[in-house]
Amino acid sequence: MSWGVMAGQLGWSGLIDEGWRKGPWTAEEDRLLIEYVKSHGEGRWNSVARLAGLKRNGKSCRLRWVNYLRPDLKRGQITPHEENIILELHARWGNRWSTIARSLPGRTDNEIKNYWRTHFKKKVKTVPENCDKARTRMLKRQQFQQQQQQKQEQLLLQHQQQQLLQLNQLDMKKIMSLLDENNYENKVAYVPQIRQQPENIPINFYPNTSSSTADNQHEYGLLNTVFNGNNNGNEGCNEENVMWEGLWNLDDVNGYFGACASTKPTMHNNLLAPFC
DNA sequence: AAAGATCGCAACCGCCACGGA
DNA sequence: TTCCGTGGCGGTTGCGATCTT
Repeated sequence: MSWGVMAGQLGWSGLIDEGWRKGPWTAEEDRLLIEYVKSHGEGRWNSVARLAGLKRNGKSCRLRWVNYLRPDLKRGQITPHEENIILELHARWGNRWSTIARSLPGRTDNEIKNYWRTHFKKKVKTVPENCDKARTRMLKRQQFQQQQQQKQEQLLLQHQQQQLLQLNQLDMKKIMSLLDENNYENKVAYVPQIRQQPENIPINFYPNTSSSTADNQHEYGLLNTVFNGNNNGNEGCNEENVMWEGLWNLDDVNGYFGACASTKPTMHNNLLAPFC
């Protein structure tokens, strides 16, 4: 039974709070809202009541549109592939449903939130909370995984430092050969300064320099990690930091941040561009 | 068959960030 | 700088459907 039918049958259509109707939407209300969005576009939700003749507040209209009426919504069950993405991203971001939803076109944050709650939350709960042995095992496993991750990061750091060193050596060789070519031995040579790394960005998070464009998931992932380096993912991080050492140019960064066209152009909201 | 438990999901609530006046 | 309107987000609720005992 649809909510609309239900509303009619159960008499919820009379549920009114401060002049606004509440409860399940009727087919007629849906039609009015769709018409409104067609002619006025999304946004300015508070004017829907006035312009569309709906007795719903702006929030309710927006929610109905975003979660149910939007034409690009994907109907049907969450696929195993989508489920994997949800699991992976939830492990990474926690309950940031809207962030996770951006990686699943056609799925809403509400849908994903509901899916998680019904399918996984209970499974997490089933870890016996009072079972010390199980908890200890879990902690040990977490510690082990952390150690492995640290080792990997160290390796990455070493690798990238080596690459930077090689690059610097190459530069020096080039400079020296230029000096030789131009017979500059009696003049003071210009020695390029190694730029100071921004304090808030660990060097191991930078991608290698082999590619001139940030066009693969690995690099996007690394770029994400840069932004994930602090607590909320946006403070202290900006394009300039990302472009540090010239590993990416402005176009790369702009390309990256433009990857999610439907989202606000803020750092925080573009963290998941690689999955778009 | 009936009662209770659980699931699924639309909708609401309260808080917060942002932008414009 | 402050205030206010607006939109977005995550948490929660409510209720029919379905499953289990």
